[in-house]
Amino acid sequence: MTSELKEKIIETSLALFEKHGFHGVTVKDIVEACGTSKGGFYHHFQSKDELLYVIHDKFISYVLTKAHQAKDTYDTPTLQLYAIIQSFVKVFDLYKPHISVFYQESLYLKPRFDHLIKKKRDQYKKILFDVIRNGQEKGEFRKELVAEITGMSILGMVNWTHKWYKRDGEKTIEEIAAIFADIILNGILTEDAKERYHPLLHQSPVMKNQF
Amino acid sequence: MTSELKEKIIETSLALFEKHGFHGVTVKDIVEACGTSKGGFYHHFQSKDELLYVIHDKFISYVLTKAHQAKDTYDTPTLQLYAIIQSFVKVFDLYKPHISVFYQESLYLKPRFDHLIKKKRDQYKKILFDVIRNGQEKGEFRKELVAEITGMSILGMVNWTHKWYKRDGEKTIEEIAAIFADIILNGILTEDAKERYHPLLHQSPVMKNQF
DNA sequence: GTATATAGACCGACTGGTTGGTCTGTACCA
DNA sequence: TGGTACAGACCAACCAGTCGGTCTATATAC
Repeated sequence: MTSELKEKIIETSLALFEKHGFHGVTVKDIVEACGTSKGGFYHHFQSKDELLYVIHDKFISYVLTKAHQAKDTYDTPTLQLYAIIQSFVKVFDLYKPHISVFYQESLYLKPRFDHLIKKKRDQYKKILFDVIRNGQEKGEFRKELVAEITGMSILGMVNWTHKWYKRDGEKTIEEIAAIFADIILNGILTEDAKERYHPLLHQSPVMKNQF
Repeated sequence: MTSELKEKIIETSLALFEKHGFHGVTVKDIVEACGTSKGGFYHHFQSKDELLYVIHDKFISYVLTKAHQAKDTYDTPTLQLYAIIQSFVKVFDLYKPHISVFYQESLYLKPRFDHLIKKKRDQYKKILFDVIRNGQEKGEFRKELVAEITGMSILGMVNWTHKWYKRDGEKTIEEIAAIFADIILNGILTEDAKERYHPLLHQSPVMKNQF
């Protein structure tokens, strides 16, 4: 049923979008890369937007199905959550280009500014990774967690905040910070360190407002 | 030193970008909303790109400074990390519009597709939140962690993967998934549940490849 | 105190190139 | 014969950035 050309358009555009972002690729670019024409494109898609929708649907449908399966297969929340995380992470392996189109910063600044921005971000990452590695060396953080992945999980967890945080929401930013810190520290501290830093681990207001 | 108009342009464009995304706002839109002109705009900025850079620099400089402060102020990695997380989260309160410009999906699909996409994403969130709430009711997950925030922290942590995951990287997707699950489960499980689900908590390969 | 010079802030019509989408035509197939 | 799949010339709208010019304020000269 699904035409060969349609699949080829999706595949080709995916590669282009991943490189140059959705706004950095024109319909002309896509059809040229496919060896087809505007007519061919618009025969299969109502608009450039519909192409994007189709791409999104591929991976979102996958994780949704897997999440349902997880709930049906296991009968305790822990196992269900574990399975959901498994499939959720897996989707990045299966559909990375699809997902990149959506979450990638599709800004594509001129090299000069792009470079300046990247530099400061790298500095920040370095500090974070250093602290984590140092914590592992000193025996405060569990060594079996790869420092870089731990660091990235923190960056992701916190950066995602912009999607849902509202100033006049139910929780203050300090409470949110405390919960994040709670989850992360409980997640990565060694048993020894947990005892030592006990007050930090349960949303204590000890350091509240210090930063 | 900094001109009044320049500040006004930044402020106004921020509001527009937050609503319509960087690509959804033209320089004309900005100058009209400011009551200024193209000339006024290009007198203060070399390009639309430079405006974006200025916006980025505001918040990245803030977190960078705070991270340095954290390292200087505290002398153990745990306290340093705690302080870094505090300031990192806080920046979303101080500079949310700035950050949104960068991480927001600036795609702005036509309403029809936008709606379809949102629906499936909401379904996914619902499943995740349900599992977490259920886990709290059954005593497997710590009740003091707000379910919605916990859910969002998982979504963020995993979604961020697209930024750094490489198929031919050092770690397989299964290993990455195991580390994520490890951090999260150690972060949110009750002591009771941790004992019960012990094999899951330390990157055991028990369920590997099941999803 | 007044005329002149200079600089910086700002104006807005205009341009050159681009882009999503349309439309007519054609080749092929049932 | 009619319908589907595709080709590609064409168009109208758009948009970042330009450029000649104005207006105001301050400095300098006399």
